[in-house]
Amino acid sequence: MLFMELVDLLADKGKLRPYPKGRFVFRQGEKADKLFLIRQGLVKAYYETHDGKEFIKSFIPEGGLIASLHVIVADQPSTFNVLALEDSTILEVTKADLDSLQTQHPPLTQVLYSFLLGLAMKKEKREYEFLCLSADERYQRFCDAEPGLVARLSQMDIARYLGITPVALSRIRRRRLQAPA
Amino acid sequence: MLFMELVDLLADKGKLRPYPKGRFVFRQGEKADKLFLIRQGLVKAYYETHDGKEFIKSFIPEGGLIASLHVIVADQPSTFNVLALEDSTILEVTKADLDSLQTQHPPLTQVLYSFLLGLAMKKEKREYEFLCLSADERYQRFCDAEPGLVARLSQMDIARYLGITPVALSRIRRRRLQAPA
DNA sequence: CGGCGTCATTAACCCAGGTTAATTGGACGG
DNA sequence: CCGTCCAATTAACCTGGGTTAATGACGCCG
Repeated sequence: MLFMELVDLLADKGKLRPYPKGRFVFRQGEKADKLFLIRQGLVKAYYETHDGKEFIKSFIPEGGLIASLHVIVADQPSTFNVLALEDSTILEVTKADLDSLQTQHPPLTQVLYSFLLGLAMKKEKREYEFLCLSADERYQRFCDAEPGLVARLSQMDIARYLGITPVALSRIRRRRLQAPA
Repeated sequence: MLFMELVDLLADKGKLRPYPKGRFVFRQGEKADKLFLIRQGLVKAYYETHDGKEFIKSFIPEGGLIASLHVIVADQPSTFNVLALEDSTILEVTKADLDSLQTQHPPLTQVLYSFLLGLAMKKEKREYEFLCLSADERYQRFCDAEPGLVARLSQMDIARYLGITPVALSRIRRRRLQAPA
């Protein structure tokens, strides 16, 4: 399985670090040229606007992998924050270590390729949901697709992931309770 | 340059086909297990709902590359249509030919990796725009980023790409003309 | 125990965008 | 030159979601 391969390969190269709830993994504007493998816990990746508004890109639970493409590909600062929502432990591998591992261990390329493919597909799915679905439908789908995740999140964070305000989400939930038989 | 490498490699393996304006390259629900390289012209990739509404994923002009990830990765039918907006000529390579080329010619893997990386970044950008920006801001950005493309498109298609109706886009354009000095 | 901060809900009001439909204006073919 | 068709605009009306603010419901801590 993909995750275990990576873990085995990276376990000694990388550092395993604890992130208590509320700590940033990296911040918008920083160059975090590392790969982060979430071993335990839960983090959120989100954009923050100049006027303090928050828009959540994704939640990454244990088993997930994060990297800032802008940093990896062009040495540009990250465009988003990553914050621990629960006490988490994260395996960190620098891009340099990753590159050296990759030459020693060609199959790793295939693993990274798969990761990228998975990322592209996830983002396509999200594009579809924003283009074609109402906030209501996006909420239903999210609950169906990720019930375990939903249980661990605040309504605020769910709303900001769906692209609406907590107030609007609350209205949607109420409609949901009243309508069905 | 990426595109030329691919073209050179694929030119004899693939078939160069003309698509007159209005012809489908492939359709939602079909398995189009090919790579399509747009040599000339312009196509749009879009979702079509059961009730006939259209939501545009992207426009691909000459130089662009299209594939349905669902087909490539999991042999699932494509989730979207691709339609020629102008008379176009497209180089088509089957997945089988691509695989054989890839073993003969390892650097091709790097090219495909770059393509995937570019795709993931484009989709992240689009996610950002839907999450954080108003329709108005999305329109401004699209005009600034792709002036050449905007000139070749109908208002209808631009609107459906931005996730709004042509009526709403028309209002935005009017505001634009009235407001600035 | 009481005060405080935080999150969820609700209400009231506003606005952007959807919907429907009428109008305009080319482009095209007879 | 005159219909026809279709894209674009405009108007009128409606609705979903934003904004602000008030109210509960907890949980925490002094």
